[in-house]
Amino acid sequence: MQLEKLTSKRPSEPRRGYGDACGTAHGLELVGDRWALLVMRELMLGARRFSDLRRDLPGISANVLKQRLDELEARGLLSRIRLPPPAARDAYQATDWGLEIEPVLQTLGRFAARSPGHDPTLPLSAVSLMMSFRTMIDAAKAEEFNARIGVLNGEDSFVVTVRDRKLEVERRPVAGVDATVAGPPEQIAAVVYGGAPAEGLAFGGDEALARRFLTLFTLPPKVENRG
Amino acid sequence: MQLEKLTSKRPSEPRRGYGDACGTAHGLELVGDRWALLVMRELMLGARRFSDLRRDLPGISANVLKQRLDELEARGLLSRIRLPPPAARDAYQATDWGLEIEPVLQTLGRFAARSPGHDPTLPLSAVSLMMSFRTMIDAAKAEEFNARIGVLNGEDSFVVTVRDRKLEVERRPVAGVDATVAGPPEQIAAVVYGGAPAEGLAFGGDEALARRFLTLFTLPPKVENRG
DNA sequence: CGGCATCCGGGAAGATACTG
DNA sequence: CAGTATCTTCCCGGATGCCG
Repeated sequence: MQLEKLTSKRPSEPRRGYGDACGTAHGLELVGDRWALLVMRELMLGARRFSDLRRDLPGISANVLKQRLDELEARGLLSRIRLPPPAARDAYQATDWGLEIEPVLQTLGRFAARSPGHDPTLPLSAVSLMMSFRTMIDAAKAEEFNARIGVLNGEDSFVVTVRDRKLEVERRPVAGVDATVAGPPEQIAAVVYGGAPAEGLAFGGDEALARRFLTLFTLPPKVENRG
Repeated sequence: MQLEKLTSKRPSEPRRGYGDACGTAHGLELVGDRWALLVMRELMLGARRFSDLRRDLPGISANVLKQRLDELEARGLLSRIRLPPPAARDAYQATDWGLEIEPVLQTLGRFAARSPGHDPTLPLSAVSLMMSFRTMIDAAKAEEFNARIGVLNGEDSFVVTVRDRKLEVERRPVAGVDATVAGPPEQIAAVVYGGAPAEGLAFGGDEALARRFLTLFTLPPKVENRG
């Protein structure tokens, strides 16, 4: 019977919402789709191009990425921008409101870091490493540490400023820093969080300072096997 | 050709993980499935039975609920318990670690409360209302407020204690409270967050106190239409 | 009747190949 | 490089039925 199903949007709507006035439920409608939160994560330190996102989100397919970007744009969490003329290509950037998702990333990451099932040997994007620094900075250990460290991950470079027990990250060329550390994100993470020897990393400037920087972070304790 | 697909777990694994060492990504593997976070929300104030969850999660189907419960149990976020003999039936309760998901619910809810697309007229579970109290308590407004309020939502009853600008919630029969307020969660929310008149609610004990209690909460401001 | 197990249809996610 | 087109696989949601 009913032929009237072509233009009807209803059949796709029941999938969408939770029909729940709770703010958390609405949050899931905004960023609860698969990959959505990780796309937002990659935008936390500045605009990124389509290919950047594909590279740093291991396993996402082009059509799903496009779909997430369109949805997140429609919901107001990111906007499409045109990069300055030299490289006239589109990029995606979090809106002011979109940037406010960061505490969600942090609390979720902190919660999951306690999981016995967490596998730290998987690939790690440069942004993820920087975000983990922001999340896991140990105020006690950073007490007497004031410095500006450059971090180089392949093509990505960041400047991390630690001052007054707080940590800031900027995505920009390394300049005016006290020391630098270079290496793949996975390897730096292995040193910082896994206690691996720092010998595989490349240092510049005040090497002792850079090595000390790598000790400022503490993971929350794992849950015991019977929680 | 390949008949060997029965015991193979490979076809379901690529869907599962994100192949990403980032804690946030692992968090999504833990609670990123549809409904999972809302199931955890319903357990934040104590154990619940299968039918309770079905009732308070509008629209979830029995098989999906069962699947989520099994997965969350396997991941260590909740455990199955047997209720005391009088009502010898199973119930589900968050583990100690599972309870730590609350900050994620709060930050996500606070983020989403700023969304222009949030519809506060949808159904609201009793637990959601209590969680919103915990999240949206306004320290400034609660400055001089110290009291114990009973909240009755149909079959559910809670005791909310406000002291020293902090708020605690217990799921238990109303006893030893200074005042009570009764009504459907949606209606209480409309009064607290929507400025609706409190005339539809039923009060007990010190009514003025209960009415003042309903003014202690503040939603974050909405984002403007162009963020 | 509450707590599930099973079957089915539709739609979202994933892989691959192709195009401007 | 930034998508689009197509096809396959899998998950979600609804209905039904078993079973204590």
